[in-house]
Amino acid sequence: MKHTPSRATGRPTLAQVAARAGVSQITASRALRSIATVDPQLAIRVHDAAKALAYVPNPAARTLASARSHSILVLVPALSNHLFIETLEAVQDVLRPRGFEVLIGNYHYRQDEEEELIRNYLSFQPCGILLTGFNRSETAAQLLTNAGVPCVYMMELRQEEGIVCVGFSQEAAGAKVADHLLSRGRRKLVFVGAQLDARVLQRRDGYQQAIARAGLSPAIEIMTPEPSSVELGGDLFNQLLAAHPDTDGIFFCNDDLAFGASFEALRKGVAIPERISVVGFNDLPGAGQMVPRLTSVRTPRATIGQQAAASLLKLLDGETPEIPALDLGFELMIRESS
Amino acid sequence: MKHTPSRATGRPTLAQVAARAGVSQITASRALRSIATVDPQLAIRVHDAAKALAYVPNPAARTLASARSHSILVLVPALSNHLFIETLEAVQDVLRPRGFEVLIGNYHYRQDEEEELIRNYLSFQPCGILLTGFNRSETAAQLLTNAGVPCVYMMELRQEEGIVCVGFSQEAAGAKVADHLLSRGRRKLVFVGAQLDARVLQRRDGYQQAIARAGLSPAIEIMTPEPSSVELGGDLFNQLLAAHPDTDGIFFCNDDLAFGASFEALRKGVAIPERISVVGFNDLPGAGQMVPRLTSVRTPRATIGQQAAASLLKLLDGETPEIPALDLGFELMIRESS
DNA sequence: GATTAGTAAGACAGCGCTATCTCAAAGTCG
DNA sequence: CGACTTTGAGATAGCGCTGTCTTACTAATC
Repeated sequence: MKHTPSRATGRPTLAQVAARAGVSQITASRALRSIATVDPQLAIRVHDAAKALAYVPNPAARTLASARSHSILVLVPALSNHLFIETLEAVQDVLRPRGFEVLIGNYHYRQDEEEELIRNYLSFQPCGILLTGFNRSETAAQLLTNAGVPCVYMMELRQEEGIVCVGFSQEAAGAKVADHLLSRGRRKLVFVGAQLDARVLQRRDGYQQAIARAGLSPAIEIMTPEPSSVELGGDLFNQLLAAHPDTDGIFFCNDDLAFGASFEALRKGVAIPERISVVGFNDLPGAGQMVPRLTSVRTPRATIGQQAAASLLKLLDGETPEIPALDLGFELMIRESS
Repeated sequence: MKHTPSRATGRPTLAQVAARAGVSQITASRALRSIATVDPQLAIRVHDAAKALAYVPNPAARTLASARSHSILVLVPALSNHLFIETLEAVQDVLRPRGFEVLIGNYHYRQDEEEELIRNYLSFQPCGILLTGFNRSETAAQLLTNAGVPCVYMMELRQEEGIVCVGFSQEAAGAKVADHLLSRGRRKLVFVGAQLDARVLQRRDGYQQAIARAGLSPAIEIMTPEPSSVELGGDLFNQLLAAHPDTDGIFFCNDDLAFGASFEALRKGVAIPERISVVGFNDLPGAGQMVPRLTSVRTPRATIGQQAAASLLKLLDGETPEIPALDLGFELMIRESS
C-alpha cells in the first residue's frame, strides 16, 4: 500500500465527492459549477455528497486549471477618506456572497503606486477589476488592456464605447454648489481644494463655469496638493481670511476641510453663515452635527460601489450593462452653514 | 507538431527561466525562493534569466503545489472606525513589500460574521492570520486551532503560553482617564460607551476601578450596543444631561461620541471644560481641532499593525517573537476639553 | 429502420509550481 | 586510503481542479 502523500491538504477533494456520488470527477466539477449539461438528478447527488463531506473547493487549483481566479481587484486612491470605505463595503457586500474574493489596493493617490499595484495584482489573475476614475498612467492603462480583464470605473462618468462606469457628474455637483451660494446672495466666492485629484478639479471646473454663466468673475482658488484633513482645512481658512477678508462664500472640495474651517471660524468669531457661507462635499458622517450644521453635497458612494460591482458581474457573465455609464446623481444637503 | 495549449496563461513560466539559465526547473525554483542549497553563481544566472523574461511567479501554482498560500488574512471588526484603517494600512505597508497578499475581512462586530469569514478564508489557505482581540466564538477559535495557521492578536494583551499579541492595556487607559479627570477635581463622573465590544468594556472597567481606588462611588454608565457615531454622541449627551444634570466629567469610549457631545454642548451653551470636562478615546483625526480641542487617549494603532505584522513574519520564519505580548502603551493628549 | 443530429458523461492531459527522493561529487575522518 | 558524511543538483511525481476531445447514448428525421 502506498502511503498517503504528506503534502495533501487533508481537506476533501473533488475526486472524493465524485466517488461518493458515483460519478466521474469532471461531472462533479460541472455539477458544482452549475453547468447546464448535467442531469439534474446527478447534480443533486453531487451536491448531497459535497455537503456530506463538507467539501470546499480549492481556489488555487481552480485558478491554476482555469487560468482565471475568482478574485476581484478594487483599487482606491485612499482609505483615509471615509468616502471610499463606504464604497468598498458596498462592493464587498455584493461580491462576497457571490463567492468572489475582494482584493483591496490603496494607491495613496499616486499614479506610480497604482501602476505597481496593477502589475502585482495582475499576477493573481483577477477575473475583474474595479477602478476609481479615469486618470492613470499610460502604462497602467496598457497593462489593463493587455490583461483583457473586465474593468468597471467608479466615481466619474465617461460616455465611450466599451467603457463601463458608475458615478455622477462632478462638474454638475460643483455647479450646483455655485448656484446655491449665488442664490444666497453670495458674490465673493472661493474654492478651496486639497489633494487635487481629477475629481476635485472637475468640481472646481463645474463651480467656476456656473459662476461664469452667472456673469460673475471667477472664484478665488486656494489649492494645495496636500492630502485633505481637518487640520489643513483650518489652516487654509485662516490663510484665506488673511488674503481675502471680504470672502462671503466658500466651497470646500471635501467635508473634512470644511470641518476644520468651521472650527477656526468658531474660534475666531467669524459668523457662519452670516458673514461667510460654507459648503462642503461628500456629506461625511458628522457634517449634519457640526456647529453650524454643514451644507454639503451627499454623494452616492455606497450605491456606486454596489452598482459597479453589479455591472462587473454582468460583464463576467458576458453581458453588457444596459446603461454603460450609470449616473447616480447627488444631493445638495442644505443646512445651517449656508 | 503539437499545438500550443490554448489555456496557458501566456506568461513566462519557471521552466522557461530554468531553460534560459541552463539549469533544471527545481534549481530555478530554489534560486528564486532564496533557498540556501543553490550555488550563488547559479542563483545569479537564474535571477538574471528571470529578469530578462520579466518572469512573475504564478501564485496559484505555488499555492497548489505547496498547500500554503502567500496571503495573510486580517480580520477587523469595522472599517467605519478610522482606527482600524490605520492599523490595516500599517499591516499592508509591512506585508506587501515582502510579497504577501493581504486579505481584509470586516466582520461588523459580529461573532457569527467573523466565524463565517474565517471559515471562508481558510479555504484560501492563508499562511498567517491577524486578529482583533480575543473575543470570538468557540467555533471560530476551534477553526483557527485546527487550521494550524500562525495567528497574531491585535489591540488587546494576554500573557499566555503560545499566544502572540500586540496592543496596549485598555484597562490602564481607562484608569488613566479617570485619574486625569479626578486630578481636575471632577467628582461626578460618567462613562459613555457605544458598540460595547470587549475593549470598550475593558476601558470601562479600568475607569471604574481607578474611581473605586480613589474611594469614590462608581461612575454612572450610559451604554448602548449601537455603533458609535457623531450623531449618537450628541444624543447620549443630551440624554445624560437630562438624567444627571450635575455631571462634571465624561469619558467617551470613542472620539466620535465626544465630537457629537461637544457639538451639542456648543449648541446648548454647556461650558466645556468649565462645567463638564470631556475626554475621548483614540485621538482620531480632528480631535485636536475641535472646539474646544478634545482631550483624548492616543492609541498606537498604526504601530500595532506594523508590529503585529512583524511578529507574524517571525512566526512564519519559525521563530518566536522575543516579547510574545507586546505592550505599546498609549498617550493621554491633554487639551482644552478637560 | 438506418442515418443524422444532439446531448450527457467520461477519459485524458495538463495548468505552473514545489516536496521528496535519488544520485553524483566533494569533503571528512580514523 | 577506503568508508562515511555532507552538499548541490536533477528526476519524478504530484497538488486539485478544469478545458478539450471522445464516446455512449437518446431523440429526431426521412
